[in-house]
Amino acid sequence: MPVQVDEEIRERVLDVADRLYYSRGVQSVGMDALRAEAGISLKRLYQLFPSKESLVEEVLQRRRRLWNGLVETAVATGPTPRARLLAVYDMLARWFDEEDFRGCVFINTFGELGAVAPQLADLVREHKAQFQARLGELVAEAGGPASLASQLAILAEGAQTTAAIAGTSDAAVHARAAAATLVDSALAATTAS
Amino acid sequence: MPVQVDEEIRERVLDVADRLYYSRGVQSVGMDALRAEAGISLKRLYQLFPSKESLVEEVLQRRRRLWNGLVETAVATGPTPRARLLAVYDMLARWFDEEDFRGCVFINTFGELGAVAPQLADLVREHKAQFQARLGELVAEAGGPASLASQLAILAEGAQTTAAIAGTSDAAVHARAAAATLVDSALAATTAS
DNA sequence: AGAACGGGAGAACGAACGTTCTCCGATCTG
DNA sequence: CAGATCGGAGAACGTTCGTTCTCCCGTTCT
Repeated sequence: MPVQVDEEIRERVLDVADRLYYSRGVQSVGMDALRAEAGISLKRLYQLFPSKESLVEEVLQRRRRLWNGLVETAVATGPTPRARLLAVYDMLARWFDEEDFRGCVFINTFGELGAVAPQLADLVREHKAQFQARLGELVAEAGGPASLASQLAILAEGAQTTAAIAGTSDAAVHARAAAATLVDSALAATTAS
Repeated sequence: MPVQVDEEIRERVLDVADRLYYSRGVQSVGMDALRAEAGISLKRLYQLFPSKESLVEEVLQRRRRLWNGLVETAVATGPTPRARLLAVYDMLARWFDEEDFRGCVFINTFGELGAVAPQLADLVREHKAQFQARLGELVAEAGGPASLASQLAILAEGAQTTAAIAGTSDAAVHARAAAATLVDSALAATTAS
């Protein structure tokens, strides 16, 4: 079996795992359900991923790269620092509108396994810290204070959770409006001083 | 066995269940661990709660009453509508500082079981809707627009999640500051018009 | 005192899960 | 063609879990 094919199958398994874990939760999806949906044998599944935990970790790593890509794509569209910051919330709005949106994978996984699987909890922590650091860069470009980045991160976090639970995408609009208010308020304060 | 004693034991079981579920997640805590920690027999446990799911639901209902009490206590301390709104975030700060803080029970449970147990998901939805409605009342008292309540709810939500993942209580401070900015900005806009 | 009852301790049961093993047919190599 | 290798299908294993059942002892009521 050539390496090329192995990689394709790996990706398909990761696709399936991501979809099932996201829609039903990690603990509700057994390795056998995964095997059935991916159309491979258990033997092959375990030779591609040594354990369920490693599979979950790779799924999260993939989601992390996806999220970073979405953020950078959104940010790249903004002509000004302010627009780049707000573009993040436009990206959230588009994401929330996807029909299979069920909240942030990282938050869900943290709630489900954070207390039991420390390395997954660390991964979630790293991801959130990285996002907040990116917001910090954008805020710095805009000339705002570091506390603004924390506030904007809280808004993004809250929007995801609220959208997931309420089942509507209104949260993104409200978060975007709040973000605009906070950014303008902070920038007015710094330029005035 | 008198009813009085039954009630006491029920409360003790609910205390234990709340603590264990909150610290380790619902699915990681078996009925036998609960029985051991509560010091009762399995027979009695099942005669007090017909199933694990009903026990989880009662734990969440209790948490909901606790949360509502905390909110009302905090709100009652504020002399002005603005202070009453911001008092909610002070309450959050005190809560985050508790050493066993592990985020919002409702969010955690939603992430863990929301996709599998619809009635628990509904309970979480109701709880969050009720909180947002309460914020709406307070915002109305302050003379602010309905959208402000949504923004403040997102901030509170985000603060809880961020505090849980980051492991610090800074989020409450940032959320409070952001809330103050949003409230002042909204009230300035309405009084000016 | 003797019988009926109730609760405690924990075994038992059926299901589900993660993981490994067995069997077997297909494919490649000499 | 003979033999070795690989992977597919799924049985098997050991564990855990939710739930129920059994056995036994102490209490209570007549």
